[in-house]
Amino acid sequence: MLTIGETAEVLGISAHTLRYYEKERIVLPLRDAGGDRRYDESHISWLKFVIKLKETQMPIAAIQKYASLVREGEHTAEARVKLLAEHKRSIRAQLETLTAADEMLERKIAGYRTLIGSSR
Amino acid sequence: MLTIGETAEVLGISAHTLRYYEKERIVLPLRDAGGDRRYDESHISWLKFVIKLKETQMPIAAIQKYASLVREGEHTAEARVKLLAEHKRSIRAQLETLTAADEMLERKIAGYRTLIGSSR
DNA sequence: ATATTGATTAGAGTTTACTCTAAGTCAAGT
DNA sequence: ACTTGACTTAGAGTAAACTCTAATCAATAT
Repeated sequence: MLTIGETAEVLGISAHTLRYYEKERIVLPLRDAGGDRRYDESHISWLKFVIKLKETQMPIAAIQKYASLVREGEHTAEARVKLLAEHKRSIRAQLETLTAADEMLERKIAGYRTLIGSSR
Repeated sequence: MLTIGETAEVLGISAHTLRYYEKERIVLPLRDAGGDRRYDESHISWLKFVIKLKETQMPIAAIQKYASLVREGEHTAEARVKLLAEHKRSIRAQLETLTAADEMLERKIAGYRTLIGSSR
């Protein structure tokens, strides 16, 4: 059971952000006797998942939606898959955009290098 | 020579955004006799390039930096390559993140589908 | 005993990248 | 002559996602 500081450390995000995620109902940690937040293994792995979604440009609003489906229980499985499948399509689109840009930069950089090389 | 509206149309961005890019010195269009902005082929292809950088998460500040190097002339070629090469590394990192997330979602969705399938 | 450390809260402030508003000019069409 | 539509400006407003502040409290360290 980790404190907010330890959790922030482990995940590489700030305690501020963790409180913000709680305010947005993305993660609901436990509380200890003193009223301090406590994050267990399930919170940590959930947050790691959230961070993966974030890293792949899922907006907070969509993560909130997914989190609320998870809280609602088993019967939302279908809706969850729909949401994740749609995000997966967005990831595929991003992959294509990035691959195209990578190739474009490859060519552009090669062109510049020829230019620089020939001027020395 | 396109007007701001035509340019916006062609590029799929708003005229507002084009004025914003000008304010930020990312693109400096010509002006016609009436004082209206005019974009020629070189502006259009530059903006297409800028949009590619944007789509791959290059911040406006970095695009500004690159644009200023381009305006400074030939002798900044080395600095430009450095900037582009660094962005290329960022694209590679994004590709890895996205690929990992794609696989993770593939597994997660497969798991959910088994769950839903077995409950019907 | 006091000082530091790390936590708490509500709410304000920041950054990025637009996005829009208001007030106005100008050319073309009816 | 009038309306329409596209353009002009400076500057205000917005949305997303944090990020920080101030005041406070509780447990440890010296």
